[in-house]
Amino acid sequence: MQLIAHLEKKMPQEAHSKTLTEKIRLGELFTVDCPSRDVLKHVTSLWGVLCLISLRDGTLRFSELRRKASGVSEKMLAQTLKRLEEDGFVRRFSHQVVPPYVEYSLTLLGREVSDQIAMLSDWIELNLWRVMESRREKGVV
Amino acid sequence: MQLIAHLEKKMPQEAHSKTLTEKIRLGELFTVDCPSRDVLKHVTSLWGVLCLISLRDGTLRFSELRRKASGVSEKMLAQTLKRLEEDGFVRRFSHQVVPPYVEYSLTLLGREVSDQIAMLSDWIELNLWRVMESRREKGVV
DNA sequence: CAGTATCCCTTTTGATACTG
DNA sequence: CAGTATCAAAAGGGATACTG
Repeated sequence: MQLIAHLEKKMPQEAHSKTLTEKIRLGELFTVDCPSRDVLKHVTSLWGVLCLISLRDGTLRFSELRRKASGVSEKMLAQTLKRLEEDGFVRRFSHQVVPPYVEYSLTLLGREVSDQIAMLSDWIELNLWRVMESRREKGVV
Repeated sequence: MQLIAHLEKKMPQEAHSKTLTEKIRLGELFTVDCPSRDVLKHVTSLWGVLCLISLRDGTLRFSELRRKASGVSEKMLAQTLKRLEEDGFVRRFSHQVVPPYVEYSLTLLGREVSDQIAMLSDWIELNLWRVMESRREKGVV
């Protein structure tokens, strides 16, 4: 489970009572430093999910994505797309014209994660009533 | 896509220039208010993933979970477990003894969602090298 | 159009101390 | 042991203005 290893990055290290190596020695941390967690964050973040799913239907321009992922700010959309592009999930193609014309589409890798994301979100939507039922039982608003 | 609708909750409403209804009228927001997004957040959050996956092997006590999900603070673990319990993913059983003895396990619903989470995280770990390769190409640290 | 830069507020998270 | 309460730090996210 490499994923767990990335916790290392999430741990405040200076202010901690035990040192990092001590924690590793104690078996409290896995030793492989691994960015799985970042990838998970990128693809399961609010706008990450929306971008990946919106792009499943085909290529979209920046402004088209903005409209599809209703409510996203330019800043967040740009940031999200940059991350997804760095991770190799999204392909960015800029036609070198004025005014700018930039297209975004899923790569093969992006298509694959978006399959996973779609499966998870589909499961959630399909089973949401069971969750809501549980919440009602427990008196959660 | 009900999931998208929940963006409504994510939008700061007081400080916004447009009112919420205006945004809806403009088609900038979907109208169905739906908590799918919360569920997604709960199950894909840092400690959410770790709890769900740790509990796949069987019942665990609070302190055992703390050790398994290395680095989690008591506060975060308690909060995560409470959410997962409310959502019906986790079952909490408190033996009424002193000192306290509380066990956590997955419900059927929790087992199902943890299958999805495991598939996603497995995909990520398996394909992480492809992501890293993409990052190296683009000069990302 | 497709962004970037800045400022500022909100939410999340962690460390610490305390309780039944 | 299994939490809760409190405070402080950090991250997330939006509005606005600006650029090529």
